[in-house]
Amino acid sequence: MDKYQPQDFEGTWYERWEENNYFAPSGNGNPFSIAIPPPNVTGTLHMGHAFQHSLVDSLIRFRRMKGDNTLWQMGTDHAGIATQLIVTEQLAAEGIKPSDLGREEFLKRVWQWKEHSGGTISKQLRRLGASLHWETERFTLDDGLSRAVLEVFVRLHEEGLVYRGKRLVNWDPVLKTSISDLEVESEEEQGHMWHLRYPIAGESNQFLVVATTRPETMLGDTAVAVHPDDERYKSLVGKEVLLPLADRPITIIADHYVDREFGSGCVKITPAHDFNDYDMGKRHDLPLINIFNDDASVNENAPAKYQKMDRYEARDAVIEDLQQLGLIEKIEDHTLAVPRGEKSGVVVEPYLSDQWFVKAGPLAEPAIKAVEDGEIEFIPKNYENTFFVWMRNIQDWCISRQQWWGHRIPAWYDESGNVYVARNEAEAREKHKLGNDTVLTQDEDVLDTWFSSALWTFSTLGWPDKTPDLETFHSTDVMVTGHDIITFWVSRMIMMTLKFVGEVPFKKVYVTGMVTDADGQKQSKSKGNGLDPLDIMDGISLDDLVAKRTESLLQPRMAERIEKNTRKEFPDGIRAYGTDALRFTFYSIATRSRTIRFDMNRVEGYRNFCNKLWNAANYVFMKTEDHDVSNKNVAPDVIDRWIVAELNHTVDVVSRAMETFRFDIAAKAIYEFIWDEFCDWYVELTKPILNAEEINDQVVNAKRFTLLSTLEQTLRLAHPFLPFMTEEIWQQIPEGIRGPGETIMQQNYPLSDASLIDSTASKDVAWIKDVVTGTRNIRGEMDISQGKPIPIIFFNGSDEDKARLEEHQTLLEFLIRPKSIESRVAGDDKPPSATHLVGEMELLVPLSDLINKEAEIARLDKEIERKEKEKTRAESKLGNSNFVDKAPDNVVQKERDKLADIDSALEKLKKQKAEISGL
RNA sequence: AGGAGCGUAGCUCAGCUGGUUAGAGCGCCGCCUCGACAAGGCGGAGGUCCUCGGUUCAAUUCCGAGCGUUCCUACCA
Repeated sequence: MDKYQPQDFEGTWYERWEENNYFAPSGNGNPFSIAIPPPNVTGTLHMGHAFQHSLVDSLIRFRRMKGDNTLWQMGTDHAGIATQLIVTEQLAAEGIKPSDLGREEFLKRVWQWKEHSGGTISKQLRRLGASLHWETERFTLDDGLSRAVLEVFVRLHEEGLVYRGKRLVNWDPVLKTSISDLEVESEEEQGHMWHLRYPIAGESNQFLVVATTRPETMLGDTAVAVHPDDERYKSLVGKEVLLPLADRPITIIADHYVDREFGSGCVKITPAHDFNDYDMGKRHDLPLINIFNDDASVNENAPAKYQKMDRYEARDAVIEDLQQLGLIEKIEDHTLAVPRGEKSGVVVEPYLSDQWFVKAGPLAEPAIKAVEDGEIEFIPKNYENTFFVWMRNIQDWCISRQQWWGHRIPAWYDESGNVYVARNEAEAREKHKLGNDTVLTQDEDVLDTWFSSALWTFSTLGWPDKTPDLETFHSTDVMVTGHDIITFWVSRMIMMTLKFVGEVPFKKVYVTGMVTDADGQKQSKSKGNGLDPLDIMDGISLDDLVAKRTESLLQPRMAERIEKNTRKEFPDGIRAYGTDALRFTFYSIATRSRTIRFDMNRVEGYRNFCNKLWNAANYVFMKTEDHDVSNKNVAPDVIDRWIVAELNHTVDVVSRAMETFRFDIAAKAIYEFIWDEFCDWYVELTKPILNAEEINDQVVNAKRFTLLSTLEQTLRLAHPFLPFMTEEIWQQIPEGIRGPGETIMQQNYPLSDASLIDSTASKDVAWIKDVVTGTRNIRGEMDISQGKPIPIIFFNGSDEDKARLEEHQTLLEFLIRPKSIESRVAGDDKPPSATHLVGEMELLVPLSDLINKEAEIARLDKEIERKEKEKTRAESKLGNSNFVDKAPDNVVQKERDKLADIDSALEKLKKQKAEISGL
């Protein structure tokens, strides 16, 4: 075998798996299904995706090997706003506006774009090794899913759960569409607080002072509010102020919403441009004056002077004019949370418009109940609170978007503006008995992408038809997703699926932590701290990484800082670590923590681990090639029985960890078994036998058999986590050991077997390890190199110790490289020595010019001190009558045994020290 | 403001239903080119488990308060 170079085999194995259709459900066994959270067609794989999909792939591969009928359903969503934005930008580069093309032509362009560029994410998923069922891949805008969307919309409308209304919604003035609350991100920014004087009508030189962070909205004010119990203003309630610039009288109202302590205690009320004011406007029946066009320029409802100005131009003009009039009391610096559209980054405007909504309340109730009753279980459980809080305060969901790319709303209007909802125009006419003379035009808007995503688990399986797939694979078993998606998507899937399928979309929701950069910062394009998982698998030069992070930034001024940070963090770029190493890193960091700092050092560590396994396999093949590796019914020796038991134990730990989604525990168990037990001990322990020629072939072949079969089982055990290298190595295992299968993917997962537990073997090996480590410790601390042979005396050992020495002498000689090993008993000559205790037995390395007397005394002192500390603790516990009376007997007994052991050890150590000191 | 999480070795993190000599990886310090592996081997150092209380025979672990930190939700105009 060559050096470990993952890029040599990772790509080709994936192709072969896919060509051979290994990802398809087997058709046998218990159904186990997971629906992929649909990535955007526009999207590229980020670290969060790579993380989550790695976890899912291990679950899927684990279950497939367990014999389940396994489906990992692939699909993407159309990402309405994001995709339309990208294509619009491309057209802009050609000097074309979407309106030049018209709806039909524009959509053709989007589809073209999707065919050409939509596949990035699929390539990345393949590179990650994701064993998705590609053959049934779905897309939210394909015919089947569109049919499901229509069906759901129409049925909800028939039940009054979808309605149309004029409401204040979050409006993106660049994209010119409504967006949902969840697509708005508020960040604190520096701004100002302007204190404005509003003249009181009929009272010269009397003013009410209002404070605002958005002075331009004053043009749409329809009231000023004070607290009803505020003595300062009580007498003014019901009177009017004269709104400056607009020269309109507006009333002074009283409302408990007003905070008397804040600012002047007076608030300007602009019901058409603020959510709180909107509510207050409803309570007081205030008029709504909308002063903006859909691009946030000032409209004809404002004084002529400001019309057509952009909102920020208007702000400057308003301030200047008020200043001229002496109506600015003061201007203060102020930090405020500015809401920005997630996609465009522009400040979002509360905007009055006609929209479609889902009435969420009635749908939420069964969803809450499903989680309360445990039909759906969140892991970790505390995320259920997030879900409950959101669901119990759920607001109606604005589902219409003023876009072209998406599911067009199935509603038609006649010339008088009456609305007809149906699956198509013909049905609308039939349903409402409309003749052909009635002109119908379809609603121009499309549905929120999440509306179609909410139907994901069942629409992908063929609903509304009752397909065999739907029957077999729904409800799905697990949904793996980030906590930020619980409200967006998870909750909506639960609502819609219960409503239309009558069962939960999934039985378990595994909520992953969020992958951040090394400083705990959320990774984002704008911060330039994001990592592309492909760059970790395939490597990237520093310059390319810098270029990638600084291209097409929304805020180009960040480029310099991003470059500096990148050059500092990755001075040599990123090396190609391979998929297996990256995946193993993901499993290892998949703890219950909410944020997960991604540390490149760990990837390197796990790449080294892959290298270790690779080289161990190399050793196994070297030692077994061209030999008869059949078992020949020779009983395995104690070392072989030990490694089999260790492997068995690991299988047990890993299997249990997978049942509880503890990927970190599974990864740790595999890592420790392979490196600490198999490589560090077992492989070493095979060497004296496999290197020695005089031992009879049967024994050697038994050893070869265990070596190979243990490796083979280990590969199967690790395959869900390290899919590529395990396949590559497994293919080289002789068929006599691995069986005739074509791929490790379809082999059985190892089962743990209690009968393989072997306490004799584990005690024997523990003894060997103790003897070897003790000697190495003396060597290490005395700076005696491995090459220099030293004499060893086993002093005063039990019969068992003697038997073990006899049985394992060859092994010990190989591992310790002594000049000699001999057993002596009390009464025999006992030279002054460096000492290590193995239970009751003393392991002695006689003093010589190699061993420094002072160094040995220091070593003994350290050990004595350690034991004394333990002794003190044990004694104080046992000296406490409460402990002895109240603690369980086994705990007390354990403490007594411990104390006895310490005492015996201390006695020997002190005696040794005295003997040496006396020299 | 409300809610949630986190605080364990220099760094990144495990430690389940209380009893362990409190662990791992990386980093650090010694030694080692011995035929699987220097992307390695062997040995070692390093911790008031944030602070203060409480429950308990016993607290890193359970409870309360405080400090620090992160996130979510709602925002006072």
